[in-house]
Amino acid sequence: MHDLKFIRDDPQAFDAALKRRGLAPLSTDVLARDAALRAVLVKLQNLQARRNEASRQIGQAKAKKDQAAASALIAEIAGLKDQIQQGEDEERRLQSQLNDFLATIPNLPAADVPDGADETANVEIRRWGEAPAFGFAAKEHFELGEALGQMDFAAAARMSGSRFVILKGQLARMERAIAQFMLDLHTEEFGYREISPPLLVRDATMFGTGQLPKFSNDQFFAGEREWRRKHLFETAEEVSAGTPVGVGDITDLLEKAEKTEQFWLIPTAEVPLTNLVREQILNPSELPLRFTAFTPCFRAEAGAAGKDTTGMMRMHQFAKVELVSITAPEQSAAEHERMTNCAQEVLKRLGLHHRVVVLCTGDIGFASTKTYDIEVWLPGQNRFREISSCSNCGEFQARRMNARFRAEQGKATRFVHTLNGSGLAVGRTLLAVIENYQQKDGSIAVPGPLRAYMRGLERISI
RNA sequence: GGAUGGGUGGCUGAGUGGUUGAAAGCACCGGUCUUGAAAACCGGCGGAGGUUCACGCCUCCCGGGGGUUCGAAUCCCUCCCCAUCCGCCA
Repeated sequence: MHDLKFIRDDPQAFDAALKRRGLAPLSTDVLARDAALRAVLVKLQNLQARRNEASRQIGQAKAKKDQAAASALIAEIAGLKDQIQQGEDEERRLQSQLNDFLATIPNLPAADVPDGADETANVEIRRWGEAPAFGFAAKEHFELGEALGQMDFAAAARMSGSRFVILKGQLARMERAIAQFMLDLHTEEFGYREISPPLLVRDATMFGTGQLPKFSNDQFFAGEREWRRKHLFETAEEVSAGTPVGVGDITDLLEKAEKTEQFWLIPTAEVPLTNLVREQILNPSELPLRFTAFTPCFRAEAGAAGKDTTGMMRMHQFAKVELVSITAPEQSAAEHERMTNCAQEVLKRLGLHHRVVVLCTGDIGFASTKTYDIEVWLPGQNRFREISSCSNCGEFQARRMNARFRAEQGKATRFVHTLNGSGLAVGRTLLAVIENYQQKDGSIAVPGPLRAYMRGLERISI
């Protein structure tokens, strides 16, 4: 959510930043709505002031038993009532329209983000390690996993459809080991606090981090609503065959069902972790706050038809260890670098060749001011693929969540800055380990750091 | 699923129609006192917005929305949220 004052003060800067994202200028539209709202406000407030004053005088007149004066004032106010009502309606309408409009405008890119239209303009800023050299043709992870009998897409499709996978035996264990390894690293060496959060959240929570209102199609939805609606229709059919009930009764039931509890499935633990500070006023001494969580993530992958259709690159459900930092504004840029290094350290310890890329203005996410992607080398695909994305959201999410801190006692509150990053995507890390540690015979060597989490197992084989 | 009780400023918590934006306490800021600190005492201290060169003035905010009224934190309707008890349950 944007600061209206900023747009008012410097509409050119606002439009210029939007343009870097490839968007048309919006300040004229925003400011026109703002001006219309304020015009109504001034008119309304004058009417309200007069009404309030007259009401006070009525109270005084009645106290003095001056009935004539009171009646005259009441008559005057009667004429204002309609105008005030109209003004209030108009204000509400304009205000909510303005808010809705602002809620769909993405964050502005930081000054040091490279310009560009799409991912081809992203800039590699560092690279670590080397691609492994095999004396044989490298296979892709799903070929290896299926041959081992430990990765089953067919069975997953039978029960859940496409974009699901079932891991079995040692691969299932390795997924768990990877998550454990990451959590221990981030909590014990980097000072992140482990959190076990809800996976189902409310609308307001999803709005806070920016998934709503614009990206509801990318999300999964859970609730009693659909089930209950169906159930009620069936009940209605049964009832209509037998004992009659009033049509209104069914309507009432359906209306009630519409309002039953409903939740969104989190697309990333960024949502609950960042919302830990929603509606809070933090003490500056507790900043920065650093949270990590290992959770499943759920994504509809709408609009990804045809992309990464084979293998476990792009699933409806995947595991991820997430990192979130809450900082004072002055700290966020440095924290962003630190967070990216924390994520990168996982790959270093696992000995996985990778590079860090800064996303261009056309490729950064809705809430982000600046994003680093970490891309891991996949020998089977012979290319780098994203395994982590670390973003500094500035105060964009904090405004939506109303997350503040009091910089100095007795002074006004300020919005915190929020950052999030994958530390890392567990499914893709597993995939990367499989491809990078594959052996000629189709077995998988277990990287050193993971062995402790797998009871010393050194190799995964049939 | 059933039954109650609640949602008031940074926190606790009064307040059932007329200078109540809101008592009191805590916290915080300034001052007095003190060698210093603490204690005590005195004073200050919510947010959002509009308007003004400025001092200031005005409006809105007691979970959200709507309504009654000249006037609502206070009455009515509705929605949301929280807590407790019972039932069910990993």
